[in-house]
Amino acid sequence: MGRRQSSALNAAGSLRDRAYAYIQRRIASGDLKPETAVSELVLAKELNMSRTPIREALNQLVAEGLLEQTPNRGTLVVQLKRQDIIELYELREALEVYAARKAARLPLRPSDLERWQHFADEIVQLKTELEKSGKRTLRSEQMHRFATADLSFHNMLMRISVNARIVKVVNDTRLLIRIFGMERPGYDADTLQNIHDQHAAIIAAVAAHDVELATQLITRHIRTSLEERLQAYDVWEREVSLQKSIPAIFAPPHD
Amino acid sequence: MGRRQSSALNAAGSLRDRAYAYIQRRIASGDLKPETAVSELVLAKELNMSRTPIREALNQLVAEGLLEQTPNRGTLVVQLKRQDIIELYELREALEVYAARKAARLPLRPSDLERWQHFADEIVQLKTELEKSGKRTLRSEQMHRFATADLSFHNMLMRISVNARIVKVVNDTRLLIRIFGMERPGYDADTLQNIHDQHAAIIAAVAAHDVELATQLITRHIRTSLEERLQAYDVWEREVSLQKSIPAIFAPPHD
DNA sequence: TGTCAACATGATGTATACATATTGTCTTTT
DNA sequence: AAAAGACAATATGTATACATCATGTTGACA
Repeated sequence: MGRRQSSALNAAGSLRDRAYAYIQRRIASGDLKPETAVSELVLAKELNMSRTPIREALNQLVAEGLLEQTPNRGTLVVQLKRQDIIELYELREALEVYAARKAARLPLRPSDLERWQHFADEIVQLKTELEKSGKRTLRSEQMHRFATADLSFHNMLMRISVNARIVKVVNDTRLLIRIFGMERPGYDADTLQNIHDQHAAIIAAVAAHDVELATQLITRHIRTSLEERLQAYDVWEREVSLQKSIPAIFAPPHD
Repeated sequence: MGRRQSSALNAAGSLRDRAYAYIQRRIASGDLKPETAVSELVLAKELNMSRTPIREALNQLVAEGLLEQTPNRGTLVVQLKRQDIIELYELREALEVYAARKAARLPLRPSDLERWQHFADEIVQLKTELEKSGKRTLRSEQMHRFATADLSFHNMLMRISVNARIVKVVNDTRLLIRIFGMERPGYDADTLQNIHDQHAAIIAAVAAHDVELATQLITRHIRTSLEERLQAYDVWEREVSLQKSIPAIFAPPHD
């Protein structure tokens, strides 16, 4: 033990990549909560590898903004504050508005348009499912499907405007929001319809080469999304502050 | 030798930071040219440290886009292509336009305005110096001062719009352009005046809260800059292709 | 009982040894 | 002489040992 486990079924190529995927998954799943310290040694033991690949994975996660490091002390999972959420959405707004304007000026390939429309329609399908199920809101697994469809829609917009660097920045931004955004409540049918309508309107404006309309629509879409996130954040923050104050009152002085 | 050199005059804190600064400087100075392979071992010997801090510095530079890595092969200094330059400027345009629009909507503190104006005026001062010197174009050292003043101007715009993340992305982008942008010829008096006028107009528009005018001006400013870079790039590319073809004709078949 | 120094502990930073993969070269073979 | 294969050189990937720093605990002393 200790040596390399020969060459069994190594899903991902390098240990570093495996470590990266593992840690990111732990963070995304909420297993590693914000403000939690992550130790190289502990992770190394968990994954049965040395500190080196762990260390490199952590460095990458720091570069991507998921972790924070204080020299000679420790590595913490970041805790997004209200202002961070605002800044991330502003960054997205700046880039997606630019992409929409550019896309609206470009000739649009029918195949691209078709795929784009498809991503928007998936949301309607979710709504239909929801109504048939008789429930009022989407379950967690369905919310995940929604997130995927939503991501695909926005990614398609970026792909049309063919700028790999912008796509990368937006994706990094979305990753941060997705991981650290507070749990949203499951959407109801009206919300889904609303989002689909916004997406459809954006597609139509871009297809019609109406630059100003597309700008207006995508701006409003993103700002609505921001408002929703902030609302979830405020609810969460209120809960946290309650949890912090109640035990201090009812708990025994010491133990 | 081999052990750590106790604790002499270590300018930067960690070896990793020293390595990072060293490598970046070598790249920025043109010492390490694009497409050049950089070896961990060689750098480690040059800096009299082990491969570990070098490796971490290289990883960071890869994350920032200055280096490219191919697994199990080597690490190369990137070579920006024409499309890369376009994409980088588009990214800047998206973000700076957003920043300008936001800044134009915000109340502007007089002290900020004053500093901003100051950065713009430094360019005029360079022009005055140039005219007094009797030369036609700026020397290399003066071009460096120009670059600093220009950077300060744009940074100020970003600072006013108070979004740390956007500032970071723009700065990373500018770093790439500055390092890998082909050498620009020294500016002449007219060019300096022109740039100053554009900066001054942008300040005025933002100060007057004229969102649309500010948008138009900053857009044009950045696109002009892009055109200039592309022109320099095309000249450089033509030279390179000449240098590649001439020796092949006149050089002896082998040696 | 309060304070402070010594120290145990566990973190990161760095050095180094070893494993493995790739490439160019040199030899061998045809 | 050309092609193929062995092999040296060198690259990165990983493991591990050691150094250093920060912190919380313990225990002696005022």
